[in-house]
This record gives sequence, C-alpha cells and structure tokens, in this order.
Amino acid sequence: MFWADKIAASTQGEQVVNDSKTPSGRVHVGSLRGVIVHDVIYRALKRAEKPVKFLYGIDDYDALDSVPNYLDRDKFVPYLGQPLCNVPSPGEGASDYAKYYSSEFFEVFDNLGVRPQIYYLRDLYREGKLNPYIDRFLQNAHLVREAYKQVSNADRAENWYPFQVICQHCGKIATTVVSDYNGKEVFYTCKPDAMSYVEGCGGSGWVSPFDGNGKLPWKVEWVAKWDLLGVTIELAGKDHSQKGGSRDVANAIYRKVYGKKPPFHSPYEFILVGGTKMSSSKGVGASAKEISELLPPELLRFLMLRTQPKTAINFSPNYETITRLFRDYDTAIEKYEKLLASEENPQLSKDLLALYYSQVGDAIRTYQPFDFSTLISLLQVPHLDIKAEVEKRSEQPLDKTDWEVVNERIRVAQKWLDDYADPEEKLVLYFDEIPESTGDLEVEQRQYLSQLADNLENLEDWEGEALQTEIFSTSKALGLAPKKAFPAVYRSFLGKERGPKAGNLLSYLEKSFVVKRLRDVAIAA
RNA sequence: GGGCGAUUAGCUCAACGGCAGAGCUACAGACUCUUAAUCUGUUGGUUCGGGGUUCGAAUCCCCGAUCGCUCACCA
Repeated sequence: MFWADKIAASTQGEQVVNDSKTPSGRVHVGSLRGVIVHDVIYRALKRAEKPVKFLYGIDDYDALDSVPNYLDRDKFVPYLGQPLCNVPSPGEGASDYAKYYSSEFFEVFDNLGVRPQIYYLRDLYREGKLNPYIDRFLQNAHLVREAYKQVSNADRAENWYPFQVICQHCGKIATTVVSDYNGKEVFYTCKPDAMSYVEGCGGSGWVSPFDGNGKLPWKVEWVAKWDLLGVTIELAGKDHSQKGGSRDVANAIYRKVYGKKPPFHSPYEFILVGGTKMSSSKGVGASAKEISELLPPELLRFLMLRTQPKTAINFSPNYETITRLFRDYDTAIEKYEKLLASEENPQLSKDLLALYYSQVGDAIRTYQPFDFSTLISLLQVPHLDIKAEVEKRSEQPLDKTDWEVVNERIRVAQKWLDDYADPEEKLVLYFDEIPESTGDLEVEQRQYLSQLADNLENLEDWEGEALQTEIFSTSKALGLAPKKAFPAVYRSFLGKERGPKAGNLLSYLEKSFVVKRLRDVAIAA
C-alpha cells in the first residue's frame, strides 16, 4: 500500500490536515517536502472519500531572528526581534516581510497544484481567536512549566509565563518576558540580555495580552492552533520530532492543559542537496522557487513523494540525478499505459500511485515519452533543428500533448544547461588544442584518421549525411570496425568516446579545421 | 555523552516475517550509412558486522561499527 493511503486508511471521522511555516526568508527546496507530504495525505483522504480539510498556516507573529545574507543588513538589523508581519517588505508587491516571502512560497504551491486553505497567525491573534487560549495558558502556566521540565528537562522560573508581548516602546517581541498576570493584563519586561541576536530596550509595564498584543511561544501556540482549528493530522520534520523535542513538548502540553489527544504525527526526513554542484556564482541554487522553475510540477512532486517520508531524499540538480528523475517518471508512465491498454479500470500498484499523486490534476496525463538526456545532448549540437530531430526519432507521430511535454522538456533541458550544468557535463568542442585522450589511440585508428582526412579533403558536399557516409565507408575500406573508428573521431574533437551523430557534428565545423585536426591527431605520438 | 533514523548489486532505491528485485551503469551481441539512438542478453549480493528469537529473518530482539540529524534559547 502506498504510504499516504496507509495513513488515510488508519483514520476515522473528519480529518483536518495542517502544516505551517515561518516566513523568515527565501524558502529552501527541502521545505517543500512537508508541503507535499501533507498535500498527498490530503489527496489520499479525498481519494478514500473521507471528509477532509487541508490548512496551511503562516507563522508571521514569529520574530525576525536573523538577516538573510541576500538582504541589506543595515536596513533590516533594526527590525531584529520584531514580528515578521511588522517588518517592511524587502521588495515590491507586498505589504510586509512576511507577506513577501510567504507569497513567493505560495506561488510555488500554486505551481505544484497544492491548494490548502491559508491562514495567517497575525489574523488569529488580532481577531482575538486565540484570546481564550492565551488566558488559559496564562492561568495554567505552572502546567506548561511542568511539561517543559518533564519532557525536555528545561527549567523555567517560578514566575515564567508562556507569553511574549510586543514591547510598547521598541516593538520587539523576542526580548520580552512576562512575569505576572492578573486575569486582564500581564506585566512584562523587555530584557537587554534575553536573546543572543538582539537586545531588548529595557522597557516594562502592564499590558493586555489579547487581540494581537503578543504571542504564545511556538510550542504552546502549536497546541492552541490544533485546538482552535481541530487539527487531526500534522507531521513534522525529524528535527522537531526527537524525543524531548518541540513536538513532544507540544503534545505533553496539550494533554496536560486540555486533556486531549494530540494530532496524528510522524516525522519526515530531509532533502539533502549536494551543495558543491550548486552554482551560486550564476545566482541559482536550491530555493523552492528556483527548483520549481526548473522542473515541471509533476516531476517535482514525483521526486518528493515516491520516497516514503521517513527516508531521506538526495537531490542535486546534476546530470545524473535529473536525468534519472525524468527516466523514472517515463518508466512509470509507460507502465501505466500498458496497464491501461489491458484493463478498463486498473488497480494501481504502489509505484503507479506515486505517479497518480504526482499529478497536478486528478487524472494521470499520459504521453509518448521522449528521453530527457537525449534532449540535453541534442540541444548542444550547433544549428540542429531540434523539433525535426525529435520528430524523426519518435516512433509514433507526436500529438498535441506529446508536443507540450517535449517543448516543456526542451525548456527544462536548456535551462539546466544554462544554469546548472557543470563544464564536464556539457559537450565541449576542442577548437584550440588537441584533446589529451587522443594519446591513447591505436596505430590502426591513427591510420584511419589520416585516411579520413584525405577523403574528406576531397569531399565536395560538406553536409551531414555525406560526411556520415564518408566516415563509415572509410572505416569499411580500411577494415576497421566502426566501434574503433567512431570513437577515434569523437576523441579528436570532443575528447570523449561518444558524441552526437558524427556527420552532423563535423558539418558544423570548418572543413580546413576538420582536416587539419584529423591529420594532427593522426601523426601525434 | 544521551536520543532518533539510516545502512540491501558499482549507483539510486524497492521488498517490511515466506524464493532479494527494478532502473541506471558495466559488459556482450543485434541493427549489412550504425554512434549520447534503438533492440536483445549477461554479469553483478556475507542485505554493515556479530549474536539471539523463529519451521523460516533484509524484515523482530540484543551488542557493536559507520553516517546523518538532534539534545540552551528560538523556530
């Protein structure tokens, strides 16, 4: 059974799936794992025809705790410690910092077909929705302290309260400590030494904790959200899911203060991104936005969900990884088509369910696959009419959908070549020097190149087909197997054993250059 | 030091108590203009090591190794 269907099958009654994110900056591609995991669980529940809602919260009352290195430090340092919804937007088109980065993230959601009901913590606080929870946690601060102590062995002072107000003097929320509560107002101090990354202003006073004047600490806030929204399923990254970790603490608080059972939980693993291959100099990297601009949505979903949540995913946008992703997807598509041809309403196996849940829409979109790695190769051949080439190499005539898929892949392949490919992953023509690897050529191969140079020199029609014929017939005439002949040619120009169709390749080069190079290689020791 | 997770073919992963598998790679063939293409086939395993439970263990238990994450605050 597919992992998400297992979770769906274990539930009873109406389900509320929840996930959330602090919009502290650009979102790394790894953050998409949680998003996709929850989306797939949501879809699995729908597929099982169980009543379900999917919520996504933006924790924009959290404090700005560092200035990302891609922002102007001087401009944002003054806002350290303030709620993200009160920090100015770093760019056009958003009212504030939190909205700016969360809407960037939501564009990716939209692209991936993830459509949860979105809510903002600022609204929950300011509209007073969390007031009853704030009151209850303040009244029962001792129970919260107990939970912290028992679960994660963290000591809290006797007069510690699970609440932080926004300082009325300096606007920071991270530095305030509440030390008293009279049922209507709390007494707070904005402490200079409360946080390592920012100093409080030293102000203090009595203030109402309600209607957006402050927030609950994260672990406590989590509980309030669960109860307010009726959350029944919420997974968390494994960093939160350790024994004694934040999820454990939140669970304990929910049990202690409300006597209720916490939502279903299971940790999910990270996505490990091979950092060295990332080209930061080209300004591209592994942000969720960048990767979603590179990969077609169903491929990105496929990457995230075919692996069960508790297994780590290794992903780098290098040749090996990215071509494999496309190939695996195509393999699944072909398997599905075969199944479809043999049965009316086929039962989907586990791998095909991964394909199903990868779709942005409701049905699996089938097409005639055209190998992605071949496209990467073809795009590097100068002056090649790629569409004609695709047509020629496809078994069946391509229909409208096929072309859509191919065109999308051409775009991806080109973008990958431009922004992500390492030099050694690209086709390199050696114009100025003879590739080193020609040194290993055998005597017969050198004789062949020499003969080929003579034949080509006399060739009148410098054109792909004719060149291909000449390369081939020369090898026949000398009795040298094509398996030896062609690599000799490729090595002379590319330094590799293989390459694009040799005739075409040479036809794009100057005749004099080709002849000279062949002779140079032939006589070199 | 404590905790959690992982470790299966060269690589990426599947199998989750019932014959250890797939894709890619590699290798070998086929296609008598044949070159990043296509097709066929083959190789490849002490399931990290050691012990135990079981009729039966990659799977469950114990000990150990390696790797990753985590264990003040914040999230």
